[in-house]
Amino acid sequence: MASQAVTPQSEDFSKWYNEIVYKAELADQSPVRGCLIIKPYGYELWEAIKSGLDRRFKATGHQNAYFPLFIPESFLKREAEHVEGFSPELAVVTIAGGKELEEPLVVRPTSETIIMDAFKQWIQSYRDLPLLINQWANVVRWELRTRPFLRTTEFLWQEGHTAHATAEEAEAETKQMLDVYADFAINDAAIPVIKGKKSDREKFAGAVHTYTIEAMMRDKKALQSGTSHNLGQNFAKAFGIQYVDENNQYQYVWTTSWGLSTRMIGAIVMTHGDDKGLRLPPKVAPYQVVIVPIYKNDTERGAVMETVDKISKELAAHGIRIYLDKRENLSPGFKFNDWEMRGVPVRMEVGPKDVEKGTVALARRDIPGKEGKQFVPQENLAARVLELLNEVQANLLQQAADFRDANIHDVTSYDQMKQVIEQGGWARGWWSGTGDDEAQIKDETGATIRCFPFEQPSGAGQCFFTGQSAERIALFAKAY
RNA sequence: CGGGGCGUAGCGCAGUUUGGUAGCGCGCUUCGUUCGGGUCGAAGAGGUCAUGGGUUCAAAUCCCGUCGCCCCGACCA
Repeated sequence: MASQAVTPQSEDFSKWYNEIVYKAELADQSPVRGCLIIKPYGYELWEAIKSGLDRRFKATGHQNAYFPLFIPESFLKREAEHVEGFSPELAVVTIAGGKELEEPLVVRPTSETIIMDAFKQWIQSYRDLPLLINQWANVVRWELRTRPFLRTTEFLWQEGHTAHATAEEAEAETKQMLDVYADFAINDAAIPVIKGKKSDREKFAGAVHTYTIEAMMRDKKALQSGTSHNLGQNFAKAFGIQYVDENNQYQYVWTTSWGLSTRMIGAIVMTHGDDKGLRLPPKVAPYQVVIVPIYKNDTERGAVMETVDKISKELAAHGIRIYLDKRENLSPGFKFNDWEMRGVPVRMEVGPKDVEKGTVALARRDIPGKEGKQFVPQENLAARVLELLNEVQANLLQQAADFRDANIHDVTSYDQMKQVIEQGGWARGWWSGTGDDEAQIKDETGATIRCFPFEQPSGAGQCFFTGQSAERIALFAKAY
């Protein structure tokens, strides 16, 4: 059972985060270092994320498939940058069935290589393109330092892999899938992400370029919440994926890949959570409404439960995800706190007074205390609840957007930039520096380029770092 | 891999300085009570004190070793 209060965010954000993860019963520690046991409540949240994304993938023409967990070591080595990027964090199986393997098998850190090998078989003609595949899977990266959901040795994700006839189509796909992620993040997870392009230093190993959605957590650190890569012909050439075009000429395909992981759960926790616990956006909340019945004796209990039954059926019929907290041994007050910890968007109280007056009490998680509580008639309750859920969803997004906007600052000099970063904000400024300049800034301030936002001012400006003329602005921040 | 901390009941901890056969709070079980913001009471169950060795009449406690975990940094979805 979830329980007592949590360390305030202002006191120790990192401690707050860890406590929320365990107290809201999203996850448990695992016996294996860096891994995570995802508990039912956390997994239901993941399932909501999955279904929100999967629906969008299908709507844009993608199909799911599944590729092996084990990848021949030699596959990883075919794309130079790719192997260089991933080799330090690979888990490799060298013994199986009691015998040393002829070729070690890598536990997939990502599946570009094994999927490209399959694509090579599947693609013969331009008629086979575009090939639009997605996979829901677990992957393993032996990270030095792990944090629940944000960075774990094993994590769950989806990885999309597509092949196209032209560079333009591949680029359109890369952008489209970033839009899909942003649409999901903003409209379902209520996280106001910023779309942009990664700097060369931060792009995916093996990609021509990488697009990202970046979110601001409540400690003002940035979290890369989803990425979409244009792989150009890098993998096509490494794996020899060619098709015959309309003129009977061999051409290499253009590929993309894009992924979003259980890290999104961490993003939701850190974007919306407060000192009372989790706050879940209704669209992804495992339970949208928790019903707490209130009574002091069997007579009241009978009447209250009868009303609760009737209401439950009505809400369920309208597709509202409800949970009836029937626990007999706990007081209503305890339950209120318990469900606030777990972030349920709306709490419904049904007591003797409600039975008498034909009302129920509705309390919204996004507005604390009495302010957020109201008594409403039982008539048309489902409609009222749906409306309230929408309000909560919109308000969480609004609060997060306001917070983010208040903490992004335009800078015109390095001194100013340092000051902004020191205060925990994000710095936005004209940039014409090199990768080495970026490295120096990271060294001196801890901040990195999160992205070059798609939304750019027109014209040009002066780079805050080099003083040279610059054509684009960059967003700098400390990141997870 | 560097720095710091910690391994004692399911969880959080005290006990270690000064050796004497293990305790507190929460949770759990049963009964009663209460129930519109973390009810209250009674009775219970539950521990190879991380691990291996050593010292001692006697070790959670002292000595030597090992393992694990957490936090902070460098690497990363």
